[in-house]
Amino acid sequence: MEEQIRTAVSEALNQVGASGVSFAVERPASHLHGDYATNAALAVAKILGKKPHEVADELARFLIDALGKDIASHVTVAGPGFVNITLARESVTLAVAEADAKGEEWGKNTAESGKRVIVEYSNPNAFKEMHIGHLVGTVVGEAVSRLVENSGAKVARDTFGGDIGPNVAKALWGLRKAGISDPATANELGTAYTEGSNAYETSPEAKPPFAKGSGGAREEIDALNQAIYAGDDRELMELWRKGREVSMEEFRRIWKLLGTHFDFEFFDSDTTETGLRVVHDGLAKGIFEKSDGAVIYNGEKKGVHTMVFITSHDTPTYEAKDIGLAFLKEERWPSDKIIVITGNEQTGRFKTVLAALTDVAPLLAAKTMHLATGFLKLASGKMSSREGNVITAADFIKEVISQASEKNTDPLIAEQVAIGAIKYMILRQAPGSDIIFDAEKSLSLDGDSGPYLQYALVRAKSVLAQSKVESQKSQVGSPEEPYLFERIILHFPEVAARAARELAPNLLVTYLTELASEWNSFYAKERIVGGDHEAYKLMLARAFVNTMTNGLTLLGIPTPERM
RNA sequence: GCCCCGAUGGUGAAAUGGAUAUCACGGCUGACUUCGGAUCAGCUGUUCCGGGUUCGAAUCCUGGUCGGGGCACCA
Repeated sequence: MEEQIRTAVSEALNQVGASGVSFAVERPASHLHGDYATNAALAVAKILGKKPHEVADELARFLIDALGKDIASHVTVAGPGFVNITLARESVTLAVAEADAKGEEWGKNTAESGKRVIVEYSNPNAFKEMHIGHLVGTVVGEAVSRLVENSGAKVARDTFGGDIGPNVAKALWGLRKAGISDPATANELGTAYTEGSNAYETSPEAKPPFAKGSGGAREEIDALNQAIYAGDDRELMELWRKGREVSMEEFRRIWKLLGTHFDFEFFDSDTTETGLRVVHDGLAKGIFEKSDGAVIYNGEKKGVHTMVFITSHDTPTYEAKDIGLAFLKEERWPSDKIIVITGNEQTGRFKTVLAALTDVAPLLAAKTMHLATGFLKLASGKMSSREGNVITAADFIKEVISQASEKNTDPLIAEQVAIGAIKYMILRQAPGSDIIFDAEKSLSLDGDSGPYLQYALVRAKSVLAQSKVESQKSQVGSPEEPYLFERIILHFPEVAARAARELAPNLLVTYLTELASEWNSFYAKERIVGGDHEAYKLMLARAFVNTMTNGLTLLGIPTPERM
């Protein structure tokens, strides 16, 4: 529909002698202004040297002819020179009928058809627990992946976790200290990591002037770190391998709970070799520099931070591993676009890596884009973070499920509602800004929330089930004026396409919330089964169910059958 | 010190340079108890401050103020 109007406006612009000017076709701020609006007259008025209103009047006349009475019931000029288009009853009916008929296909578009896109997100580190920060990335990553798929692209999901480096050495040190050779739970690993980390902090500096004999935990851990890179100590490597698998099992459990999965699970250890090689090559070409024995990328000239890529001990930092990862991805799954989703605290670091990658492999860098997510902060309440105590993703989800259980005795539905509540709170706002998860309000499952959308859907489904029992189907035809929510439904494909294009799931969330609200308003005022225009209203209910189901599914929010 | 990001009702957020700045929570008032009340209707505003660009600025530029994050051998 939008496409049709865009074409018509474009032709109208040709008629007034201003072809090829960019303009917008959008949903007006208020539905009272119509179903579509264009600022084309404002955009070209200056070029033509005319007043916006004059141009708008001309455009409006052309549009009325081009679209015809069947599509646009009226075209008006308003405000500073907007051309507003109100769709005809038949046109709205046609669009809603399409929403009904297309089922699962309703809302798909072809903007990225034939493209291959690889999306990286979640990125938890082995030997550590997944915390609520990873939760945000995981939820956003899955939604973005689905949106891009909805635009016709073939998507691969990958996650990149640290399984090597000082943090791992700390965990292994802790395990050995506790005498654990066969770790079985993620909790054991977490405790071991905390032990190791504390021991590292409190132990004396590596080379204190008065150190005699006992090197302390710090030296032991540093030695372990080197040993893992070397990989010669068979017993150590066995413990490392086992620990990593325990971590991954736990991650997979949480990913499944959140409705996501990965086609590729990459590890630091997979990328060190390539990372080292590429950076060394780059050093020879003058892309990287030596400084105090380390290999650095000097970001000054590009206005990014200078960072170390290879330490003076010749071990790669995260930055070098990221370079290696870029090559690894390309080798394993060649793509047209690479999307990397991380917390916004990594934005600066990512800029340096991308700048370096641009010098090393320009084509690879050119198709890479970074999406930053915000922090998830918990508002006051029993789940607020205590001093130095990070909340794990698993505990958080468990707590929300337990609260959802108060209203839902069925554990499966409690889980669907809880996951919906969490995802909604994360996705409702633009990625990048911090998220306040208020334990009190959000979990009350009320108002502006995932469960509100789920509930609207459940009630609509219930109406349809009811209609099968006692439908009279005596009333035919449709009311003269379309209901407001009908006019919202027809914008669904455009919203989904834009959300994918801008990597902004929040646009879809806002849209669905508005749709649910209008549906509830309709539901409260109008009788469907046994009311006027019953057959038409049932068709509307099916169109609503399809739109809400497909919309929630695109966000990765579960759609319960009952609540 | 340098760099990046942000600032919108009491609270949390929306808004491609466009129209009377949208939505929810909380609070207050009311409806209805049905095709599922996890519902609906109504009320509740100096877009941080100053200057600029523009027919038009929450949005762009500029100077402040406040907050968050990042700044080489950690990830």
